[in-house]
Amino acid sequence: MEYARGIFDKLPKRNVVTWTALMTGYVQNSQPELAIQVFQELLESGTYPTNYTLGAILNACSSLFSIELGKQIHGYIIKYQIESDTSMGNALCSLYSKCGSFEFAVKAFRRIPEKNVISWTTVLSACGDNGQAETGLRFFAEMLSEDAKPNEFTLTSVLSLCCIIHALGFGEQVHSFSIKLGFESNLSIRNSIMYLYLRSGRVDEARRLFDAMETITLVTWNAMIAGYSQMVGCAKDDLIAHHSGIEALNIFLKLKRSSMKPDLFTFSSILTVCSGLVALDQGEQIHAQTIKSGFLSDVVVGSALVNMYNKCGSIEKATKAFVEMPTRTLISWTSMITGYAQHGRSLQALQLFEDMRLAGVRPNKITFVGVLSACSHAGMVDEALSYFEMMKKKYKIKPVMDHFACLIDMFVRLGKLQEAFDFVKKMDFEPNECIWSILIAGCRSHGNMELAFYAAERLLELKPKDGETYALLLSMYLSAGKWKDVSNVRKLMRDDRLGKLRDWSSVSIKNKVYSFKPDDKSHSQSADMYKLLEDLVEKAQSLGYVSQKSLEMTDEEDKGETFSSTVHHSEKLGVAFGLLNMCRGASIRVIKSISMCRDCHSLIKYISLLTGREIIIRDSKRLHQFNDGHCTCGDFGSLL
DNA sequence: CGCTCATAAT
Repeated sequence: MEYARGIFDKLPKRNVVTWTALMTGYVQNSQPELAIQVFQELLESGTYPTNYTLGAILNACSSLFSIELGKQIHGYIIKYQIESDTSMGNALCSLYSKCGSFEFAVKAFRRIPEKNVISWTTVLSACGDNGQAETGLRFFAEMLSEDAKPNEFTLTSVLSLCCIIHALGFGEQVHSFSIKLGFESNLSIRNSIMYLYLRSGRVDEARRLFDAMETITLVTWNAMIAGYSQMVGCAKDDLIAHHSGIEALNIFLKLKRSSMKPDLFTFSSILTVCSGLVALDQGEQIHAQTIKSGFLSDVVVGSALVNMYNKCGSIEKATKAFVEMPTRTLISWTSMITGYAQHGRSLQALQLFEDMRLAGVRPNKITFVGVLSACSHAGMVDEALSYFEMMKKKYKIKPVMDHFACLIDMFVRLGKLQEAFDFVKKMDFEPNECIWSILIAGCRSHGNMELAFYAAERLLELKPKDGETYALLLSMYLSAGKWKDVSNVRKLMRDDRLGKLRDWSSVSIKNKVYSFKPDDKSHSQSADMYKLLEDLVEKAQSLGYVSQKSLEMTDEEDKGETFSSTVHHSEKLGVAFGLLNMCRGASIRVIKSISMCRDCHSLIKYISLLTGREIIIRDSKRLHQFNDGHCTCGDFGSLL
């Protein structure tokens, strides 16, 4: 571009084409500010812009998210009377969409007298970018009814809309339609179809398409990895989620063995997979690869890395990665603030929040979930309430259930049960399962069973759908000896055909993942593991550990009201395996499918003290980080 | 010229 500018400056005469060429060059080289500068010079020189010139400047506005300047350009377009030009309309529609003004984008589209296929594609992707997938599908139907012929861009765009709302049926119709139009072997469309199947949970079909593709692009690999990575977060079953993560890692390894090189999309997805699997070893290896390939400087990859270290319980490494980021976005800050909050480092979380505001980054509601949970963890009532006010008044953010959950959790931790219940009454919407569960767990911890029973009844009125909620209720009624309620809850669980809660844990060491079931004896080292546990329990008892008979939550059968016959829940076996197989001093990371029970939580605190090891367990609710006999969860939350 | 598929935080 320097050369181009040099030549431009030496030109004795310039016309609008010269100016436009320079501007287009700046836009293409991601220097939109300079393009805008050139545009100002052009206007000052008295030259009339053409629709090409204005198209280039609208692009610059898009990449700067500058809707003000965009509207100004829109003014010129009207002034020069080229508003009815199709390209201008397309560019305006695209600009408004990228700047988040969906209504303006649609208006710009509607004003195009002669819509071409690009106009339709632009408005479809505008719908996708602005969370209006259903509207997008209606636009597509309208397009077909007007006999406009979609091209490959249009079809991939429609398929991505189907992805967002999991409209598999619609997507399949689009697929057969695209075959009719002769796009059967089109790579982009095949990638989109494959991704749609993955996102809709049809893994086998997706896999079949993937295996049948004779040419594969990096987008294909990335779509596959991203598809599995997303399943880690939304699969119904934890075991499926876990397998999806492992599968994503396998595909990543295959990609590495192929001749293609991973890019920023690959790295951000695969780092997220490591977060989900609490796979620190793999995560660190990938960290090294992002450095070598130069993609670490990308802000999305950097944020994914920070998040990975946070989720793996390595707060120091997360901090280092965060500090070393060349640029940070709202998401980077939020991720780090939440990381500190989850690790019980409330003051650091709040300090970082202030740094973020000083840096001029505007927090959103997720940031405030992190801030409020930091306050809650440290019992900082005044601060929490003042941040809550700040959120509503200064940032005009409407509180959502998660914010109330943090505040209620805070009162509950402090034993201020009445305040907690008062707060629930003050909320302007109905409390959900999560709120009642927090209250129940809190009331139990503070021995106020009357309030606990009250909350339990409210919870049951909501007809919860997940097994863990019922397990919490069952555990409470059982230990209180309320047999009538016990059989009622059991009946509800049967009626709703809630599957058994499957307790399993996994530990990942180097490149392998090992899983454990309760009382698992199938491992080659089982004997050593049980011996070690027995030994640790004995030593813990001498330090004051009292084994609490835990209830067998995974067992639905009415064998009277049995207390646990299980000796070892899965995470104990995972910890024992880690102790036996990981090098001295290395932290042990376990991932557990359901909430930890009180007994295991208590024992593992002792184990961390006895062995001097850091033990990190991520259960279905939160991250527990055990060090020297303490856990970062503050012994609170819904332990079964 | 303008349009597509794949990425990060609760």
